[in-house]
Amino acid sequence: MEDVRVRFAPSPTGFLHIGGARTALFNWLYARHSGGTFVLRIEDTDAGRDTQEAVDVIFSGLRWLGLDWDEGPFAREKFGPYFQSKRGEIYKKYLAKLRSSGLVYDKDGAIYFKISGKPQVINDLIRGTVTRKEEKDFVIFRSDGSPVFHFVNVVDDIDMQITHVIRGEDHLSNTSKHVELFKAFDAKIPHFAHISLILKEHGQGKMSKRDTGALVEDYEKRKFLPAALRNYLCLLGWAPGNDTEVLPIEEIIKMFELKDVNKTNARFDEKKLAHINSEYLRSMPMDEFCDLGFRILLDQGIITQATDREYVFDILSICQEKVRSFEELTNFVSYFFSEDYEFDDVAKEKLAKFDPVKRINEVINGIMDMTEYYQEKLEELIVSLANFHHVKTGYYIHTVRFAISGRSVGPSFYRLLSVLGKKNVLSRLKKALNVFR
RNA sequence: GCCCUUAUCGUCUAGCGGUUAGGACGUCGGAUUCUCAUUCCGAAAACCGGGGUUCGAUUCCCCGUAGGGGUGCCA
Repeated sequence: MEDVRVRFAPSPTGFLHIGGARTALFNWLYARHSGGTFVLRIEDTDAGRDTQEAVDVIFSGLRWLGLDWDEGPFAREKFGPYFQSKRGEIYKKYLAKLRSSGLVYDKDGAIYFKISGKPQVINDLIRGTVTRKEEKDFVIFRSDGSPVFHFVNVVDDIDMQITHVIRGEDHLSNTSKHVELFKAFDAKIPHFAHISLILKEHGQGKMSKRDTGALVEDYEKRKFLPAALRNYLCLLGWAPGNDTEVLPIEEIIKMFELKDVNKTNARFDEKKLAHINSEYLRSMPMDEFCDLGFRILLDQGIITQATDREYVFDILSICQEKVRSFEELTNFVSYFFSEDYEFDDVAKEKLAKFDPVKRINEVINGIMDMTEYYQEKLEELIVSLANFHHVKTGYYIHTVRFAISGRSVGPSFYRLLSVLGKKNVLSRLKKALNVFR
């Protein structure tokens, strides 16, 4: 069996689109599944808009998603260079071949390829047999001398010995052009696999750069877990077939087959992504969660290098089971690091019936009398207060939570008190008394 | 317009001639919990329409319809 060689060949437009990321992912999955080679090639033939930053966006997006390439920039360079802008000599050589076969001609300064006029059969691993006939000759070199996508794409696939062309369905119609070129070069035609497109979540058409959430960098900025996004992307057009959805990439690699990829377009569903992301977050080892969380809080300026690391880790460790995304982490823990937290009016209203001033004073006295301050003792205190005054523990819990955090939701109550510390809790409780006056 | 292509709950999907059409997200109930989040039960929710083929079509074929893509000296 031939060695599988696939490639991701993005054009550096300044963005890594979510659809492009999925194309890269499916190439990568297939390469890893088959033990083949994943090549990264940069199609920067449109000199006007290609920049170094635009190329970097592609590299960083792929790296963030964990899609490592075996061949290409920063990797093995067996058939390099991997930037089309640097492959001019190769294209000239291939053009000469077509010239000598009499398959090209010049017109208006551009170079045209002569089509055969015959229908081309495309054997697509996902879509089956597709037949299409080209109607007119097409340009392969512009009048400014630069080569056109269809030409360089095919030349490079031949030159880099690509065996499987896995790309978006938007290229399906173009494929008849490409097959004509492969034949003109008397080259072996690779297997094709055209993946359906990702449609925008709301409205018509495929997702475009302008749509919110269309760019990989958006998810990185919003602190999604790359493994979660990757898992979600796998599920757009492919399914394990056993009713599991959240599963390690190694499992997906084992199961991934091109023939199982769906033919229908998929609509992006951020809610489902959020769900998968939260599952990854919850099942993450706690030290890893704390580590990542620490860095995010640092990034956001919520803490500084001077902040007690152990305190931060204590906070994060009691929040892991509650927080649904790193995006909301900052807001979720901000009051731990500031005495100036806001008091939520709605939450305050609801506490009125608990006689909050009385409850707070009782707890203050109770805590001041404590010789040892830790979770179990705190629980004993609250339970005994509740019993003594014949009210539910909730009277104290809700009131105190609000007093020390300004809100009605947060981590498990006794853990919260314990992490915040005796001194801090007491001063917050005293301050909160004013809120109810 | 022409060409290519697709069609199962709102969304992602399983199904590959005979099923009570399964799962997940979301939604709505209920239970558990100190709040929230989990977790656990439960509910509503789909085979685009019309013709064939067949004993029997969600499944195969044809025609519509709707969606997507292409139709550049963009990629």
